[in-house]
Amino acid sequence: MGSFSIRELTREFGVTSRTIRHYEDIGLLTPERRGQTRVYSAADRTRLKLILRGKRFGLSLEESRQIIQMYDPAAGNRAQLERLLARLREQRESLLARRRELDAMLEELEAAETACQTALAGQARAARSVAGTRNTRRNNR
Amino acid sequence: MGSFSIRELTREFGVTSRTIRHYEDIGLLTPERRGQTRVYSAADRTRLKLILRGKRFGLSLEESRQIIQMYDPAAGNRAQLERLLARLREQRESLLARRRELDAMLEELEAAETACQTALAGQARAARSVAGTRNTRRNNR
DNA sequence: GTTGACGTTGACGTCAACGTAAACTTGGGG
DNA sequence: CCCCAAGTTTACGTTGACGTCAACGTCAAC
Repeated sequence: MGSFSIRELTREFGVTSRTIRHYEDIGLLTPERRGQTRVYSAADRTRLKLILRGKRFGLSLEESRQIIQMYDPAAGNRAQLERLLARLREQRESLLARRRELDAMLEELEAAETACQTALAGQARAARSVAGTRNTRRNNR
Repeated sequence: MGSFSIRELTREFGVTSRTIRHYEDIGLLTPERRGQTRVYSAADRTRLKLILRGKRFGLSLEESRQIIQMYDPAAGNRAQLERLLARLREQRESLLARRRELDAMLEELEAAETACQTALAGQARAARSVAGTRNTRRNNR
C-alpha cells in the first residue's frame, strides 16, 4: 500500500519501465530492492510525479533534480536551510514569471479566438449578401 | 525598422544564429533574402518569439509549428476557420490545465518555504536552549 | 588593400532522453 | 514440474535540437 511495482507506476503515469529505470540510472530515483526487483516507496512515487510534471513544463531532468533535492533535504544545518530557502524563493519567482507568460499566451489565444469568430460572422454576412470573393482583411498584430 | 538581421535577433532573444537557421531548416521561419543574406520581417520576429516562448513551456518545435500555423492562417474558408477555432479552444484548455498544475507547484513551493522557515525557527529555539542534537522531526508528505 | 564584423553553406558532432533487442532470472498458478 | 508473465541487466540505436568547424562571400572602415 505504501509500495509500488515498476509496472504499477508505468500504468499510473503512462511512461515505460525503461523511462523509470533511466531515472534511476541517473540517480533521480533510488528504489529499494526485494531480491533484485525494484520496490518503489510513496516517496519514490512522489518524486516521479514531480519529475514528470517538471517535464511538462520544459524542465530538464537536471533541473528537476534540483527541485527534488529541495523537497528532500532531511533538514540539514542552518546554513543549508537558508540556502534552501533562497533557492525556493528563486524557484517561486521563476514559476511566477512562467505564470505571467502563460497568462499572456492565454490572452493572445482568446484574442485569436474572437478574431476568428468575427471572421466567421463576416463570412456569414458575406454569404447572405451573395457578394463574391470579398477579402475580409483584418490584419492587426 | 520592420526588418531585422540575424544578428539582431540573436542579440534580442539570446539565441545563436545556428538556432535561427535551424528553425529555417525545418521550415519554422522563412525570411526573405537580400542577395543571399537573410532579412527577417516583424512577422518572422514574432514567430521566433512564439517558438522560444513555446520552448520555455516544454513545447517541441513541432508543437510550436502547430501554434504558429494558428496565428497565420490568412483566414481561409469557413470550414478552415471552424477547425482553427476548435484547435484554439483545445489549446486554451491545455494551457488552463498547465496553469492549474503550475499553481499546484507554487502552493507546494510555498508550503516547503514555510516548513523551511519553521525549521529555522526551531533551530533558533534549540540553539537558545543549548539542547544537544535534537532531531526536530517533522516528516509529513 | 587588408582587416574586421557579419553573413553564407555544408557536413559532422554532441548531448539528453529515452527506445529496442537479447538474454537471463524469479515467483506463483495450473 | 514446468511455464509464463513480469522482472532484470547489458548494450547498442534513435530522435530532437542544436553545436562546431571549415571554407568562403560582402561590405564598410581604416
